[in-house]
Amino acid sequence: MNQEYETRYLKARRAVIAQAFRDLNDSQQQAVLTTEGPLLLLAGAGSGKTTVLVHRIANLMRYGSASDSNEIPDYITEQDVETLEAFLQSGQPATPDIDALCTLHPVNPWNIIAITFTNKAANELKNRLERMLGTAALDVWAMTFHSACCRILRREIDRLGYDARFTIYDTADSERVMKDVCRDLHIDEKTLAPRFILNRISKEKDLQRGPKEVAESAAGSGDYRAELIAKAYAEYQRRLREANALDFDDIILRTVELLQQFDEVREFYQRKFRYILIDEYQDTNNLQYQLAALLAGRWENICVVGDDDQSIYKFRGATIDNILNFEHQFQGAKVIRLEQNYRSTQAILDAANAVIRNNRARKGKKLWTQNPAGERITVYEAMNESAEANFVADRIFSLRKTAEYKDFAVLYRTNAQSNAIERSFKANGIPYRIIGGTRFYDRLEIKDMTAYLCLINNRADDLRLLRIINNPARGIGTKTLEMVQRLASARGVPLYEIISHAGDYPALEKSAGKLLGFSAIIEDCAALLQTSRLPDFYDTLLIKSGYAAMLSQKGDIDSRTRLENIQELRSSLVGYEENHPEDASLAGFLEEVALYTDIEQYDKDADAVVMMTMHAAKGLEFPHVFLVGMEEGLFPSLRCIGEPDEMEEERRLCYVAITRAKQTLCLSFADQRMLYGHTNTNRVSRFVEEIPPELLDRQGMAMPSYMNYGGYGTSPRPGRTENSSRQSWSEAPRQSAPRRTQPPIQSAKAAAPLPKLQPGMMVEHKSFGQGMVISVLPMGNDALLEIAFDRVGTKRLMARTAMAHMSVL
DNA sequence: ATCATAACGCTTTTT
DNA sequence: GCGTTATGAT
Repeated sequence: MNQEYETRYLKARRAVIAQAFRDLNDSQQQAVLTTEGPLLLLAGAGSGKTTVLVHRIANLMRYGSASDSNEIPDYITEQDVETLEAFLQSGQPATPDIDALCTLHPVNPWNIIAITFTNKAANELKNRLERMLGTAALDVWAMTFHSACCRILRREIDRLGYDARFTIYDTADSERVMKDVCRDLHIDEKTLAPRFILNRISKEKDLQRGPKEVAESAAGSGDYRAELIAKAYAEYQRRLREANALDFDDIILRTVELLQQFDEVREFYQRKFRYILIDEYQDTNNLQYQLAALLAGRWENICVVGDDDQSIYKFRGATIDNILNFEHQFQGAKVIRLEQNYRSTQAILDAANAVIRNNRARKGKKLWTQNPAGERITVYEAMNESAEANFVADRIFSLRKTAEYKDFAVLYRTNAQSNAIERSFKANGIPYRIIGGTRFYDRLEIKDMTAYLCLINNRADDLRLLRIINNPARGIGTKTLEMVQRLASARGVPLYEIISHAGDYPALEKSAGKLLGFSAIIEDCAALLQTSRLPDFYDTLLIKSGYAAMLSQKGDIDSRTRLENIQELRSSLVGYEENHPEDASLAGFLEEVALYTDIEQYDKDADAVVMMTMHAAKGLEFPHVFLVGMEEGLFPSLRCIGEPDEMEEERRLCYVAITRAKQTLCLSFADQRMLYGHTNTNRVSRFVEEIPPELLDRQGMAMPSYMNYGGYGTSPRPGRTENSSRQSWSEAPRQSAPRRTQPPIQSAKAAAPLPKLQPGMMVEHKSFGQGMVISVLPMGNDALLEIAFDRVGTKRLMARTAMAHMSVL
């Protein structure tokens, strides 16, 4: 082929590939077609970055490096070039024949790794890949940093002297270990909190400094605390290794060590991962950068996606430097900005841009959209936090003409703020669910049952053994255990080793029977693993351990939920087995449990308002968003005031929160707020003031209050009403699932005067159904009603709020 | 071993 | 103000 044809071929090839991705905008397309070499994608909020990631992988698998290379396969003829050009003229969709002419070294799915931070993001990626590319996409490594590392470790960690069936310790487990370490080393928890030590260890691990290095630098410093921390670090690490356990940091750290120390391991994975994609790059820490750099060492085809304006996890070791330095760390890196937003209205984007503009440490980026201007942003000033909560409830009712409950999200800075909102939602019959707080796998009974599973999987797991050896009670007391511990540490073996041979030790004469009984339970169940399926094995464990029996004997409501929860754990075992038909194993399941946090997907479809922290909302979007508690001292939090760097992180959090909204955004604050038992008076948040006034629609206290409530009354008085309502809404058990079948609640409240309610009257509430008024207690210009509903029992409601959703029969 | 009382915290927390 | 946890008494 002559040069002219070669040029024409390359041009046509690029055009064909670009046509396959014509649904994307120009910069998105560039991001998909730039396959070779390091690439930094600065992807603003709502700019379709997941779409880009998915299409990028599709391009790699379908066309290989063709869109970004001048290499021409030998077999291409002049005839082929003309075929391609004719095809481009025709405007037809591509056929396999055409694609074949445009493909260059197509990439096998198993040569691609896409790393995310959350399981949620990884799952979404997997699903979208499968939808687009079919089952071939399942061979792409689309997973979190931690699960990718675990997968590598299970194959290679024996080189570091660990057993491949290592256990994962979560934060709570680590804390338990550190507490024990502190006790044994006589470290006073008040001068040096275990949490603080763990934090420091985490930082050291991020810098790849082991106990030795830390001890050396502490030794010279004369810093007593630093020396203690070094000692605690060494002991902590010793115990983890003894128990064949890794904490979250170790999972990454050990992988990095393997790749650094063993040439053949590094070469294997470098060769394997020809293309590397990393999401949320602004949230990576040093260790994760090291990992990425090691994996990308051979091909340097590394594409990272991030947004410096959305970096909100610095407090956990994430360093924005990774994104700011990317171009230095990877020579010849290209940068592509994705700035078109497909999510929000212009007003919302303007507000977000106005806020983030006040930060100095930025790469600089301005979001724009073709979406309509939308409504102005509502700012509501409430008297106190319950008035704020009632306002949110009211606004949800009035927007419900055009939206479902699940279209709303209430975001707050701290979990503690959810209480006031929750109370108001319960009182108004608004279904809701709270994301965050206690995770399923953090519950007592689940931790107990997984402790059994962990011990069966890894007999060296002393931590889990101590948790369950006398739970349920087996008459194995502290004295016996002390003796076992002494014997074990003298011999340098795990506790279980002593327990399973209790008969050999005269010192354990009295309790040998009980100890052997325990080890018999473990061994019997473990034997079952060879022959039975996991759920059946679990059923036996429930019986043999006596755990289920213990709960059903108690019989109170609490124990009932616990029984249900341990059954729920069985369901996850069944689910796990279904997802891993080839390689289901106890170790694999436990890994999933340890690394898996979101159970949100459980009732994703439930029509309920979502409540969560602003941090948890990252990556999500909702038509209508409330940001509550927009007050100085709360958001931005007190600790950031006077700390410029932390204030910038706080502002980024605000930016993240604002950009979650698609259609409407409502900011609210309270003049007085009760939090942690104190009432505070706060000024409105600076973030609200940073938004140009013309974008805002101010409501609430600033104007006479009768204007806000359809022509009557004021909002409830602070203090009294709130106190009187506090004790009344306790009937719903905590963490109860939201009502699934909620009767539709219509329209806003009518602007009618308060009808005179009297005990004995029958009412119909739109959420609670029929009920009888039991008592009416006047309160300021409102009243507290006590109503016995047929379906949901007795509730106390404030008349003014309740009458909007209720009629007298 | 089990219950009661005191004491302590209390941003955010993808893993 | 509230919920969890550590410690001591029975």
